[in-house]
Amino acid sequence: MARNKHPEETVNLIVDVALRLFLEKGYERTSIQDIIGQLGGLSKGAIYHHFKSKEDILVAVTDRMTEESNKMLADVRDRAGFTGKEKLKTLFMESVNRPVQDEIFTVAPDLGHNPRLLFSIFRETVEEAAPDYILPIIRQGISDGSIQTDYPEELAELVILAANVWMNPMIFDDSLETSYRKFMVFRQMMQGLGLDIVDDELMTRLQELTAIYQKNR
Amino acid sequence: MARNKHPEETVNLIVDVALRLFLEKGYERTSIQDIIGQLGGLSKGAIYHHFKSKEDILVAVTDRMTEESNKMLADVRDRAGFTGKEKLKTLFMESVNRPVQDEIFTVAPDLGHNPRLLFSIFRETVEEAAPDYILPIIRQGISDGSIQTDYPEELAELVILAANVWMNPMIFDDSLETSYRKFMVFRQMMQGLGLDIVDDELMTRLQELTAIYQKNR
DNA sequence: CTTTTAATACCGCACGGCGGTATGTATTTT
DNA sequence: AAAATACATACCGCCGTGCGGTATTAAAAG
Repeated sequence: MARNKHPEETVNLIVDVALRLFLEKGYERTSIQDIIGQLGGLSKGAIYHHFKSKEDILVAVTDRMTEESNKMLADVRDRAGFTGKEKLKTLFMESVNRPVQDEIFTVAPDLGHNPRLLFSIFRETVEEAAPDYILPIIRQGISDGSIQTDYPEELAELVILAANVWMNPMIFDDSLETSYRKFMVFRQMMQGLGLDIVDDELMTRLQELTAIYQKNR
Repeated sequence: MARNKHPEETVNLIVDVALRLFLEKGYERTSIQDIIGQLGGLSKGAIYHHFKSKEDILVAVTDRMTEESNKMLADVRDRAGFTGKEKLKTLFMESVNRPVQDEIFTVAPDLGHNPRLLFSIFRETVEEAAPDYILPIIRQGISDGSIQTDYPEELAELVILAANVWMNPMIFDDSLETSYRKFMVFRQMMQGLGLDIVDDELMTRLQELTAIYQKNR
């Protein structure tokens, strides 16, 4: 195959294909050959020119999966004229109101059977989402008086882990009923932590979203 | 090697070796050959006679890792003369008071770099520990009036996940300070859920335990 | 505007090792 | 003595990866 004048396109192509395959068959059961097979003529050498290992591709795939969500998080974090608590609430509302999360949802990935990918997302959540997005919001909430806690870092981690992992329909294959119950417990937990940011409107949307996801199964 | 009249011993040996290697090098970087190498003369045939796959060995290893903990959980669960809430409290106290968790702690495993093993423990927690041990206790608490919730299943899951995963020093490489702060947030969360089962005595022991673990790093 | 040079994008094969299987054999159980 | 069990041995196909080579492009030199 001819050489591409814009190598980033090739990189993107590889990530596209890998993302789809990882979600469909799981990371471990997707071979480099499988990826090559959907690359349209590109070879093994091409892959290992752009990525140093299969693991390296996984990192890129995870970044791709979270980049949209992260953009939204950054946007809310940097908005002016909101208290920390309001931002936290907005953030949950937005994360639930995004248009049925692009292509990813069309395959209804089952991370519950994809250890490597799940682990990768877990890491991302703890090492990036929590400190880079949630924590600053909580800190602001502390200084503007809308949030009270002595442990902002740990609070940030716990909250986003509960939301991104425990309540993630891609990870836990919950029924609609179970999802609703989780939301209720989550709401109570948040209130217990002084964060009454889950209201009825959010609960309703949460259910609608779960229903949509369920249909794609 | 001569045939063993008590094959369970062979099975145990394989699990012993695999457990050690999985903790030391991680599941994925431990090859079947590596295991054979420490079996003292046993061969591949032996392994694949007793286990149908490498994955199958992982399951056995995970069971081994959790069996002691599960025994304790079952014991507390089945005790007479305690309210649900008291049992829950006892359970946390016991889990923290066990003698520096046998051999496992001697290698100070880092599950944060062991995706497969972490995933396996995660599954165990959700699919066995929560429904089989925590849930019955919460149910009892509801009927004896010591615990109030409309969502026992979800509460059980959240509580044990927070304790077994988020606060697990094998998974999160937290400093003593950070661990303490997590405990505080956890305590607050539990109180918010109507479960004030974390008292000062528990907090103290929690810290001592973390300190011991830290030393082994 | 050419020519040279160096860097990059990609090809394709070979290699070591991996998880797994098929088959054989000795020992134990029934 | 037959059947089942507990291993050993030999082997297979594939996988991730490294690498020598080549074509294309961009940058530097003339």
